[in-house]
Amino acid sequence: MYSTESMSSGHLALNERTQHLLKMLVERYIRDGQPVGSRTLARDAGLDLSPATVRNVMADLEELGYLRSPHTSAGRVPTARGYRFFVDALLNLRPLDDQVVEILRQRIDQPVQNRAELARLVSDLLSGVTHLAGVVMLPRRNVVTLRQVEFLPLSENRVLVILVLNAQEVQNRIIQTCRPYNAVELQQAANYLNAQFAGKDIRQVREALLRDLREARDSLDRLMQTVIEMAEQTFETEPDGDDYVVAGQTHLMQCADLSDLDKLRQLFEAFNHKRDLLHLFDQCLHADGVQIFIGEESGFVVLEGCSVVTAPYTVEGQVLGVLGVIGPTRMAYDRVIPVVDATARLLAAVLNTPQG
Amino acid sequence: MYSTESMSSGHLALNERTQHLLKMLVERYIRDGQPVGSRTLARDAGLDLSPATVRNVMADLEELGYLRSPHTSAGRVPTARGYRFFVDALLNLRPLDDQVVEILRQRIDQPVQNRAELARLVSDLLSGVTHLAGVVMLPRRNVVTLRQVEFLPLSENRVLVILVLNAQEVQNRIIQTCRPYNAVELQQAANYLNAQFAGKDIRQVREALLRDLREARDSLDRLMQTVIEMAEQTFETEPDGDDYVVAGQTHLMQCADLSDLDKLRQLFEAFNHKRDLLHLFDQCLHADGVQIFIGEESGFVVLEGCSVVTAPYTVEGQVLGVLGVIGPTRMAYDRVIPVVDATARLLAAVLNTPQG
DNA sequence: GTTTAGCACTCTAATGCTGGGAGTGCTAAG
DNA sequence: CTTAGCACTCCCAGCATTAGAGTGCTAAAC
Repeated sequence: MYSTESMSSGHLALNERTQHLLKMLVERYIRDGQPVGSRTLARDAGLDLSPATVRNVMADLEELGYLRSPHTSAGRVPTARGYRFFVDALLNLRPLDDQVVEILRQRIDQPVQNRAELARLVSDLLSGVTHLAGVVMLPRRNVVTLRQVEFLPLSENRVLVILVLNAQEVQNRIIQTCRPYNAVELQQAANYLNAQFAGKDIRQVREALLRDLREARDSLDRLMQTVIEMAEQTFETEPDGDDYVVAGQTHLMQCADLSDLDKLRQLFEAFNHKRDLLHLFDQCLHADGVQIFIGEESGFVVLEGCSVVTAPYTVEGQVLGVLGVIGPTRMAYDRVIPVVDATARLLAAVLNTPQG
Repeated sequence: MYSTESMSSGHLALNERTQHLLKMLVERYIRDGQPVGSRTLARDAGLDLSPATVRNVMADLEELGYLRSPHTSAGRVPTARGYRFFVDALLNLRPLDDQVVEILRQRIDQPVQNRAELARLVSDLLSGVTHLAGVVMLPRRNVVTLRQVEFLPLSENRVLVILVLNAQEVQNRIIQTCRPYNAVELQQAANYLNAQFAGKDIRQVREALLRDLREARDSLDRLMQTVIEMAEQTFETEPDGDDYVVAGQTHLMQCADLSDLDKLRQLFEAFNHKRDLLHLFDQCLHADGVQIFIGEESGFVVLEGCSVVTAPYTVEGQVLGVLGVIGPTRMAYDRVIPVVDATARLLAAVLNTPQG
């Protein structure tokens, strides 16, 4: 099922009634977005308590840091800590309707040209279903297996390299060569590389080649010279690493909570300067199941007032990437969490089904 | 020099002084963003006129539709029509400093992997320099010249096609085949296609192939069969058409003019649902020089309150695409126009210099 | 000991009123 | 044609007022 990161400090024991009231309060606040007062809560809780009693409980909860008042006479709202407890201990998740899952599956399982397009598709989906910003981080490609390499002469000193990596990823790059190579030489070089290294990790390829180069610097025949020059440039720069795709940022503009224009701007800037967010998502790579960051728990100031719900997705048992949503702290966790979870599973399923 | 679209209706003759006052007013409003009153304008204009006189002139200009008052006693602001006249007849452009141009050139003339990356680079640049949203529309590829085609067998029934198009564009696509082909067959097919069609327009290729197919349906030898099946799938779908890249949308959040959250949201949505904007940019393709759309002149409701400044860029004399910026109507046209113009020229220059 | 009712208190948000400032339009004089 | 003067309009900021919501505390009830 879903596992949510529980804080290391643990939560103090709260008696049943207090927990129930806290739960009601958070749910209510998530629904309405208004601070919840003692009268309202007393009425809603279904516990047949007077507002005064509820007030006492709320005062305790405030003391403990789960709630706060925006000002003296304005009900209470959950703090980050309150949300955390809610998510960890109080939330009951409604698993998704099978029908809904089926719809998600169909929308994910569509033919795409490349992983970026798939990521776009899935983040659109997430954003559409949750009305939050959907994020899909593309696979960190720690393990890049070379399947095939080909060289095509383009002009005098330019060679097009085609790398087929992993399952079905294709990459092009154009390299400059010191001297012109003809098609036959290139073909031979490619043959050699494919024979030697297909199925190996790309870094191993690089290292192996460097070793060979050192060993046999002078005694190289013409073929090997070609191979080495090609290979050096081909594997020189890491294939440009991981990246992510965001969709539905505009949903964030609708959340009353985030309507401070300047904060919103910073948030959008953050989406563009990908680095920082990547770092956050990195942390989720090796957790399993849904993870939830509330407010600044992410250690990322711009996300004050936002929560991030993520889940990693796996291919052949290996965690490949992370997807999730970003929205106001006051989001409908009971819906969002199952959606993120299901989407991750479905994406994994699609990626695990070799098509073709 | 720069040419700006002049309205078909033409502008009524305004005497020199009136024009000068209008110019001053627009410039002032662009600077401060505050409605300009008669006193201020009288002081600024350097014409030694009393506020009362200025008032009369302003009243005339309002009558003619160049100005309007937000409310009874609050100075005047330019209308779309006012901006139009300003841009067409009053604006004196400061050509860019050579140094600035040099900086732009350096930032544009960088090695990139593909046209999308180049577009991103340039739109970032535009957005950075103007503090507006930069837009670069990628080439409409009416003329796609096939330079080279290669086939790589991937698995049983899947073949990777590499198309080298135009100058140095590379495209991959993976096709499903009816029966397995081995490397030799594919090589032969590629050789045939390259020999026959390299340098031809991709549509011609398609047509020629279809003709051949019809002519010789039965008498096909094995090579031709391979060629035909490959080619059919390869050239089946048009390479996915044009597209564009936007950068620096967040700048729009800073313009006080566009701070209505909901309007801003719609604008951002528009950036995502590319269709509409594409249509707008299409119109600019065949104009030469800088074009300016003010407010709803674009025929695009979401752009109310926004202006769009564009310029096409050409390669080998052929218009390939359009770039520009989108920002509040109240933008510094005298700076923005030269920047857009220069950027288009520089981009063209880069694209015209075959590197390698 | 827990729960409750009552009450005084606080704070917000909405409302209405006020005066000052900025700017206009009009008119009549220069 | 230009200008000074003046009445007028409108916005805005500040202030007081009010109603409403919610709190904390205390003392009584269970």
